[in-house]
Amino acid sequence: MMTMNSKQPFSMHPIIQEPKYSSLHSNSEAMRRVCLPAPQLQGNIFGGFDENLLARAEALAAVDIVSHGKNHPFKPDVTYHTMSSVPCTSTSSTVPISHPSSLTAHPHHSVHQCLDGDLLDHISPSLTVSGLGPSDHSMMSSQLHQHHLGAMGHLHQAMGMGHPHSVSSHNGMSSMNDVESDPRELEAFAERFKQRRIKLGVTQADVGSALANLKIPGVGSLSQSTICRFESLTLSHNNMIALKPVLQAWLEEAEAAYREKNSKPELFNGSERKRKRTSIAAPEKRSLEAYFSIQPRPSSEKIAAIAEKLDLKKNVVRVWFCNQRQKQKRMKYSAVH
DNA sequence: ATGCATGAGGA
DNA sequence: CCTCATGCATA
Repeated sequence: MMTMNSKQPFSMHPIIQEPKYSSLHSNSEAMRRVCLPAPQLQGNIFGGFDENLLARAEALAAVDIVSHGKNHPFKPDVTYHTMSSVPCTSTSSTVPISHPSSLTAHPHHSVHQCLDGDLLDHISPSLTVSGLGPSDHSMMSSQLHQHHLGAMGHLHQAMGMGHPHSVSSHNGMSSMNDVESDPRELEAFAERFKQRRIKLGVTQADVGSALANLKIPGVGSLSQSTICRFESLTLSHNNMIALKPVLQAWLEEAEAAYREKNSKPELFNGSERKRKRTSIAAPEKRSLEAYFSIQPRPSSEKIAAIAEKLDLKKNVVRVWFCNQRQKQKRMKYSAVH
């Protein structure tokens, strides 16, 4: 044992990601892409444009700061995670940016503070552009088939699952399954779920831990956070679909048990690890947002530069961008309405 | 309810 | 390094 603290949950069905419909059907994947900022210019000619954008981003953030006249107290983070863990303690002091492997990198760099220049320098487009193509370009096509553990996918795992497109001729068992993923239906279910859960007098955390009692292969407990997000639809479409059957199963059992006034109190361990959460100050957050609006996926170098400029750890900045991208993809607002 | 973080899995 | 599903800590 040792790292058993957090169980290893499951994932969801691979089948739910069908490339068939790409826009009409609230295929969130496709939708998101449309929301991404326009692929900016084609390159050199407008190189200055980038510069302006970034400058504006900073200006925006800066203006805010000055106007308030005192929003730059001290180091915002510093409180990084505790000790025991260890992994990313590359910290700071000297040896800041450690360009991973691309030493060829920048021609004229000085990642120190001329971040303005540096940033723009790398922000070159290189996006395929292709004008107004269909919404799903190439940028993230690869992730369409990411997970495939399908632990809880016992519902469908029987099928040979050769490839997504092998269905069409004579499947005979797919239509009856649950692939009823209308965002509408999900929304309704989430709502119902919440109501009934409350009626049962069960908290989100209770539901989470109770899931383990269902003994569904591959399904363990979930956190209050996840249950909450499910109810508020702040999960990705796929995630929602994966969780629905499980929560539905729980709800049914819970109500059945409720009727027979039986209770199944089952708790599980309580961990005691302390993890410190970095708190990014408002001014810094504003800057990050400004950068994000211009370039949601900054290169490692840019991240380093931004990090230094805002006096945040590089990893913090990187994670912030990841989380920001993820938020952008959450169901509630990216799905068609 | 949400912000920042971790880890698995995939290029 | 990224995306994604999740979770701890916290506002």
